[in-house]
Amino acid sequence: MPKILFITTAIDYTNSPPHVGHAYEKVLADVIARYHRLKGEKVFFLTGVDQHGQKVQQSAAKAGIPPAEFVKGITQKFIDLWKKLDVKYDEWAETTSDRHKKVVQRILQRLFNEGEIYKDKQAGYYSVRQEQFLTDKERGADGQFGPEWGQVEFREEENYYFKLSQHKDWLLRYLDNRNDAVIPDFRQKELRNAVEKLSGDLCISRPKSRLNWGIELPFDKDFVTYVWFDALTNYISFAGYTVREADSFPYNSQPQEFRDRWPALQIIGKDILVPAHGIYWLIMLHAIRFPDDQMPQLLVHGWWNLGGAKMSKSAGNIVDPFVLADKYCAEALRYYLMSDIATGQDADFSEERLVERYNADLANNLGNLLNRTLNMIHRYRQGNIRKSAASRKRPPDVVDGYKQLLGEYTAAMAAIRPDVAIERSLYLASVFNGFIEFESPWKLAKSVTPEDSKTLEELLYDCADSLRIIAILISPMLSRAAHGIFDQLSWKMELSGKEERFSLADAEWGRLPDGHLVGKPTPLFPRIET
RNA sequence: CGCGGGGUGGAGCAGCCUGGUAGCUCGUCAGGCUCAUAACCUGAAGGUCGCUGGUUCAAAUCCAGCCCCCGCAACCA
Repeated sequence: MPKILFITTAIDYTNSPPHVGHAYEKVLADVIARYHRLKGEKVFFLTGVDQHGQKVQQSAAKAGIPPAEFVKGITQKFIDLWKKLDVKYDEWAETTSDRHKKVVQRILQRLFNEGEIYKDKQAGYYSVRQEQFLTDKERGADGQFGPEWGQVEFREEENYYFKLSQHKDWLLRYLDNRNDAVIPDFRQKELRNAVEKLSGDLCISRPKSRLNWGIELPFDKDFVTYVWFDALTNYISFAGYTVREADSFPYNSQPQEFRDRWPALQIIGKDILVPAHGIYWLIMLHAIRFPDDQMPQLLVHGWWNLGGAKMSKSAGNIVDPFVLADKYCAEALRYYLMSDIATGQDADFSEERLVERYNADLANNLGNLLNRTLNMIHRYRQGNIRKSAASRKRPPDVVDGYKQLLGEYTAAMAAIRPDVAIERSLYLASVFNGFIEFESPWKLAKSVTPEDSKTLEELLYDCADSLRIIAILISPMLSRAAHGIFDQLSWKMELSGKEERFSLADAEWGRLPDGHLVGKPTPLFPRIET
């Protein structure tokens, strides 16, 4: 039974168009997915959009169009962005789809039948403008609610609640028994601390009078389910999870399709670990009988800040990924997002920095190596490379150190550190740029001795071969660039544009055949002049 | 005593879990090369790794205390 690596991302809220933070998460997921495919593994990559809820309803009303139509427009922007950025997913989650609604409703019905969901009355101060109940935290220094809440009234409202707190002990035990439930480590610690403080149950409904853009509760037509069971459930509903009967669904009776995929590696931002994914989601899964060894692993990434400040809609300092991709190119944006942040940590987003890294690493180092290599092969050998039995001219670094370098690369990818993997890959280019300098092929070309001639051929071969290997290594992060390198090497042309063109198993020296004719050089990464 | 993150040459960062010559990119200075996208290569200057104490043969790394910065309602990765 082939096991499939299942990768999910948070589904994005269709209240406003994507910003660079959305792009980061999806590109990260895409890189992980591509890397595993590069290793020959099967991958199921799910991403999508969260389309229900209060904000969408409000924004749609403001725009004067039905929510379904409003959501369609924003959804398209996300789809367009993933296409532009080469984010290649296997399944697309839209929470308004029938497939999803059905799973959500059946899960709710079952939990209701089992007594895990109950109805209760909430009384308190309610902000009409913000459409939410206020707590003491919202009170100002004078004990009153500030003007930002508008009209505040006392209100009683009935809602449905999920018995969250009764699973608290289970969650603590689970976290104690598994030290990689959340990565990085410090996030698991943070979650553990938060769970300790958990008390009270989870309100999972809204009366339709207040919110109707959502999934109706199967056991009460006057309510829709509020965010949690709707949005979080996407991770299983779009992966083949099935509830055949409303009152019974042991994990083992799940379709093979689902069980081959699950559990997932779930990539989320640091803001939605606590409480949404780390508490609500894990407890929801436990409540519907997912065994402990079938709990997903949560990979929590950091944020791109802007000038040290949080990027947010209200601050108006969001960075538009469409603009960046158009201005520089998708590869430049992907490269920056993957190379200039340590997974899990925050980083500062800066266009200057993007340009700087692109020019230094891609244009000057890698792009230039490709260009000068192909140019010399054409100039000195009419485009043909010669493979000799024993190539002794490779830089010692590469002969002795390649295995280690490849090991560091795979370790970095396994640890989800694309920044390190990229650095290791491009280090090869740097070594060869230095090697070319050291061997001075332009001098060898002028020499008439057979020895120099042979040295030159070996050098040119190894440079071309290094480019082939580098292309494979960077292909998860920079797919288009990797294709560009292969195209210019005129290598595996029959697979041009296809992901199968690259395989980690080919990342070994000497795979280019004797007499191979390489293509003409064209600057792959034109320098960005500012 | 809330929770968590961070403080490393001029700038931005990695390293810390699994102690052992402080690494990367940019910038600066001085050379070199010319195949190449004014790209490339070599060398140099520049850091008592926030502070104090402890453990150790050895601490950026482990432990304790302290100082400073950031995030923790909602929008939001």
